Amino acid sequence: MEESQKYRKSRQREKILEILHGTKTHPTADTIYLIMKNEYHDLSLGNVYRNLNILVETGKIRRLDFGSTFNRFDGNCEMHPHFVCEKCNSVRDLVLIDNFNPADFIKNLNGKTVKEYSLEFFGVCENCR
Amino acid sequence: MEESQKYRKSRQREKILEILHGTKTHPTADTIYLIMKNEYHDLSLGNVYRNLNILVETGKIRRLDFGSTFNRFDGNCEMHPHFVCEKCNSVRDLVLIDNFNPADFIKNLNGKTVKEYSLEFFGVCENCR
DNA sequence: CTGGGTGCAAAATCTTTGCAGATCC
DNA sequence: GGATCTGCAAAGATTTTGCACCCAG
Repeated sequence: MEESQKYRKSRQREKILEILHGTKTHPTADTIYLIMKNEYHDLSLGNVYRNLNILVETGKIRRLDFGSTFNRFDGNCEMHPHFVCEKCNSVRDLVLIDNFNPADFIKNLNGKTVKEYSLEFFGVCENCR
Repeated sequence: MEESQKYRKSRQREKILEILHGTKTHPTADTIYLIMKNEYHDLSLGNVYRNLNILVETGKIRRLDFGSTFNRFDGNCEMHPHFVCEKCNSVRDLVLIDNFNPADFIKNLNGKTVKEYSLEFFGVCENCR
């Protein structure tokens, strides 16, 4: 009764989680697929997508979206901002000062209930200057 | 030499701009297409996309992206945050207090040059509570 | 006239899904 | 054994693009 009964354990799903926990590169579904393909030779991309969706649904990972045509995924579910470099397309984690709440800076939040927010920066990273 | 010589004037492109300036609903390409279809009966969706891309490129409009599978567009190019209601899917403009700069709250910006940022809130709007 | 603009249809890209067989508990 | 998981392939959804014709300057 602790864990969801909805999903069984799956070696491939755990591998995806392991990959996402072991990197800060915020890979796309396809990148994850290619990494796993070395080990799971008959892996299908559709299954990677299925498992990524399950992991997002169960709150184990986060889906990121930066205006590109594809999603990236993040094994770190804590809310944190990112920096996207327009030259090398890398995505880096940023760290906020403590107790930062962007809703404090909005004038017209009125009766809206904020559950989440996303804060993303775009520019040129230190390696690409 | 004032305006870009790259693009000629186009009635349809101007109509798109007019629609985006006249609404706060942040419509999708398809919505814009449907609105225009009343007036331009043989309009094609491809052409709406082409013109939206040109308008984004020339800085006349902004492309928005909220993790959905499709883009929305905004005629207001001033940087401003949005609120996305998870119930009615509406997208509202938010207003920041003066002189707010989110980069001031990041600990590890290091040598990165920020050109833009996006700040989006998700939750339930006042009409959907 | 010349080169951008357009509709049309096909293609491209990313993601989801139906199905039948394999696997886990 | 029954539900979940998987690969495969097809389908979906959104966006882009090649082409031939049209039109603005």
